[in-house]
Amino acid sequence: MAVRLKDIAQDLGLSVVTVSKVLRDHPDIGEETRKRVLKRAKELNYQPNLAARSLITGRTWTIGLVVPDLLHPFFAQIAKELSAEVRKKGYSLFISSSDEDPALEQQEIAQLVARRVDVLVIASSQWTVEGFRRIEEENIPYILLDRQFAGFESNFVGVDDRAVGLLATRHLIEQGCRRIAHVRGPEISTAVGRLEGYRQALAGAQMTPLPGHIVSIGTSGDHRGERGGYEATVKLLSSPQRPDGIFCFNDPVALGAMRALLDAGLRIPEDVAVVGCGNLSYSDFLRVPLSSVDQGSKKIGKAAAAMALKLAHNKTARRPKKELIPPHLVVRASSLRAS
Amino acid sequence: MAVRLKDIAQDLGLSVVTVSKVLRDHPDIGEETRKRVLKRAKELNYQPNLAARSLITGRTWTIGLVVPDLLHPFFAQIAKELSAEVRKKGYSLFISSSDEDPALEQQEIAQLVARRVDVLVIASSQWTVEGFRRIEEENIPYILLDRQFAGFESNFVGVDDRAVGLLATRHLIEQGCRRIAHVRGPEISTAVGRLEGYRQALAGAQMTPLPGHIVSIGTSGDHRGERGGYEATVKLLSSPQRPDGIFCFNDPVALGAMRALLDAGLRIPEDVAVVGCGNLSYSDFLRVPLSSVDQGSKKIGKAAAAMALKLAHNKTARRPKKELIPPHLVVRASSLRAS
DNA sequence: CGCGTTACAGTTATCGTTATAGTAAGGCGG
DNA sequence: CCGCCTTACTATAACGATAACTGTAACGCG
Repeated sequence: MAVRLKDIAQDLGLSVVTVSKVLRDHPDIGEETRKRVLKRAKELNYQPNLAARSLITGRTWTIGLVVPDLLHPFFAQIAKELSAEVRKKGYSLFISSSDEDPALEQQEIAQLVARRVDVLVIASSQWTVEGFRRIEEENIPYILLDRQFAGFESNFVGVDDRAVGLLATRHLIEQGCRRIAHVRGPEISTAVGRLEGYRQALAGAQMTPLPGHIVSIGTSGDHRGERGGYEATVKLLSSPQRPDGIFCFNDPVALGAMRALLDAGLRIPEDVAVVGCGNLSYSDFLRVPLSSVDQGSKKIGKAAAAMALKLAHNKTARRPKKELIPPHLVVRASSLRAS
Repeated sequence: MAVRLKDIAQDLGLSVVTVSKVLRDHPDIGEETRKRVLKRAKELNYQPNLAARSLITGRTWTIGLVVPDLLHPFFAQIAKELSAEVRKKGYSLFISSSDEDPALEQQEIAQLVARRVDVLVIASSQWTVEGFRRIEEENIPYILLDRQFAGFESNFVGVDDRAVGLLATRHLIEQGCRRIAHVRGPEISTAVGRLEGYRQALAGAQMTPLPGHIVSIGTSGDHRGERGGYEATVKLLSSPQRPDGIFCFNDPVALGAMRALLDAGLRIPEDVAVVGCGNLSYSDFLRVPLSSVDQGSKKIGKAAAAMALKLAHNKTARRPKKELIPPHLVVRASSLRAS
């Protein structure tokens, strides 16, 4: 069925090893022989059996990616970029989506570890770091994506979340907002970082969050956060001092927030300005186009790919490296007040 | 480093083969031995080396998926569903995104073929079927997704595109539209099918497309179709008989169309009703929420997974099977006229 | 002329698993 | 007691490639 080294060798009256050497550009092969082998290999459309190669080299030329939700454009973008980048170097990418379920995530990691992927890239929805120790035991290098763990050393690529909060909040201040609220996300590093940035920006302007102006999206079934954003905003509006600006953890939350504001008869951005994070496509087509902090998911994907390729080649473990991508703000109507 | 069968065998004073048999639930093993092996395997957290297993069985327990654009929610949804379904049966999924580039797609297919995936699932952006013959030569079963090729027999899973066109157009007719235009997509089966459905629905109501009322989105750099939808609609509006309803090839095209309509000072749906296809998330948050035909991407993913698993097990080639998922219409404001 | 070097190719062992065939021990009927 | 089946396990040879080593000419140099 499939062509093997043996077939080429027999055709040309050479040994298997000689053919193998030619195809791997080994030096000690004569010009004549090399040409004959290459010609025949091409004719037969020879493709090496990667299972056999992996068996002896111990490398699989595969990389594993685990994300919480492939449907989320942020992760889809990263997956796409990562796949394209590593493909250029001959790697293929296993992708799996954990549905934000830590147990499922563990299973998928175990499966990829069993496949001996050369590198694992994980945007984890884990609460603890215990699972990562297991990967370390198997000596498989891995990279955490987007979400970090406090006090845990590891390779990491993600956006600078503090800068996200800073950018968004400073922008609202510049637009003249004086009572800026924050709808924060769950207890993961991204939400914590953005909250810190928010506080820092306020502090930089001699401001402080008003009581009740930091609300959290619940853990309602809707994991994208639209409903959470809606409900959190309803809560915000019942606060004694109504906010005139809201920085939302992400875009779906911001969409929910905007719906709540419009439902309450408020104008965006005149009464309340809104900024989200993620810069989802279609933001231009919304009822009120949404200002948003772009996380540079393409850059994150490229950076993760570069780091993964480096790890795949340096089998010797190095000190973990962190790479923070600077975010940038995309201003649209939802936060643009007449000056 | 990693635990091998040999390690377990030596620990228990058994042969490698016996251990292997236990772990594969082979019948001719004594109860006592079986227990001891399972216990030790668990203790050592044994994971079989899949490369070695593949080498001898010829199966890799992997499935390859190639899509034109992973960022497109339709394909992301399918990828996610496919991954989840096949993972349950112990398969892992290679995913790659071809960027709508036929040459790149060929490369990615070649790479997956070289990896001897058990099944290939392809949403192709190819113009010819030549590439698929190569896959057949390698005896790898494959499934076409979403896009078919006229006169070419193959396994296929996708939406019933004629039904898409029928549903959307009949709905516009029911809403009282009398001059229904269609912004069609490129020369691929999905666009052709939807166009046929559109014509059929009109014919069923003794109507016929007015001259100039079928326009095509160009092949502008923007492959999502927003710009194409905008420009096509501008063209439509200059037609002597202005349409009062537009069925758009997909949602991005519809977004472009709606922007063009609003820019021209027209009201949606009072002056012109709009229906798209794809039912993207966030449709609820648009300036005018968009009516859309849902393609049932989840069902497509599940159906593709089921078919792939079947193909992976029946090594004997069968007659190609086609599976058409029925679409359904989601009515929102963009097409809902007061009755 | 002998020795080392270079160019080229082949031999052998190995990766971890499974397919195939085989064997020892015990039971059972005749 | 013999032959013949079961039961439970083992020995050996693959699978297709690569790593590490071994030969063998031919050639240059002192």
